[in-house]
Amino acid sequence: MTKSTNNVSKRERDCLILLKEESRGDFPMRLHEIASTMHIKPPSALNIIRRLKTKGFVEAQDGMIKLTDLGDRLSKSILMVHRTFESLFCQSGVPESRACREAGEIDFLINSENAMKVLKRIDNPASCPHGKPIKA
Amino acid sequence: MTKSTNNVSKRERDCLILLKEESRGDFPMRLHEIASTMHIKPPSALNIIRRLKTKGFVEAQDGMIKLTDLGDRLSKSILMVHRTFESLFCQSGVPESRACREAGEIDFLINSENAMKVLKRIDNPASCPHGKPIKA
DNA sequence: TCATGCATTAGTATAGTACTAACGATATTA
DNA sequence: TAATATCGTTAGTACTATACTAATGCATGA
Repeated sequence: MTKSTNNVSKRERDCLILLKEESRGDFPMRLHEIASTMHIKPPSALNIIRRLKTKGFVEAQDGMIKLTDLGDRLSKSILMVHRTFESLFCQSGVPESRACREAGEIDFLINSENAMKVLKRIDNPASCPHGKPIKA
Repeated sequence: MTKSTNNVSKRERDCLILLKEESRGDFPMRLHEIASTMHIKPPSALNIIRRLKTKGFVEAQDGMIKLTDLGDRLSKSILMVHRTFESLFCQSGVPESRACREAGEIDFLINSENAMKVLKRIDNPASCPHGKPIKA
């Protein structure tokens, strides 16, 4: 499939971002929750989790699935790229929801240093169209 | 692998672009040429060609491999997106060769209408950093 | 005619994605 | 307490994309 420097596939990316955005400190996500949010069955989700564990981005204890420090850093980086390109698309006149979808297709493929340069080029917005901060 | 609206994978994209850029009217490419340019063995290249044929982007006669009209249109569209993002990266300060590589990772994933909007946003350059026209 | 080169087929392998069926453990609840 | 439900997990299947080697078949030029 398609990989980046960070070596994550599209669905691994989806899962990482889900864990980053949906986990609330004391309430790490559980497998069934991940599966249903990703619209796949638990064994499929487990397969993705397994790969993310192997790569060191995720750890699981007692059914609680959470990001490692490495996974947290990668998620932040992907989100920064995502919000940068989402902002670019929105500034260009692409409707917000399409901009988000489009950004999600490429955010895990683009080098974060290059994205930072693009961010500057598009006038350094502080937050994405949803209002989330671009630079963590 | 990763697919777009146009349903081509990364290597299918590479092959399409190669055919678009290297074919010279009377000299369509041959399998061995495609394979060696893509740094793969002929059977691997043939496999990609087979998929592109199935999808209607490529046709072969007497060992001559060329784009169909549909394939030509798709290649043009991908190149437009490529050059748009390449220009964006260059304008942002990313070195040309990196800009090209980065653009190549995403050009087949991005909707061309959205890319046209981005092109306008980045001041409508007529040509990419290599001097090739962006709008065919 | 024979060797070379090229296209093609067959078979293997790996990664990613997703499914069903089945099993084991735990927890709820009737 | 016993039955049921829920959840995680394993095993097995399948399909796409990617790339390989080995072998076969065809055509052309020496």
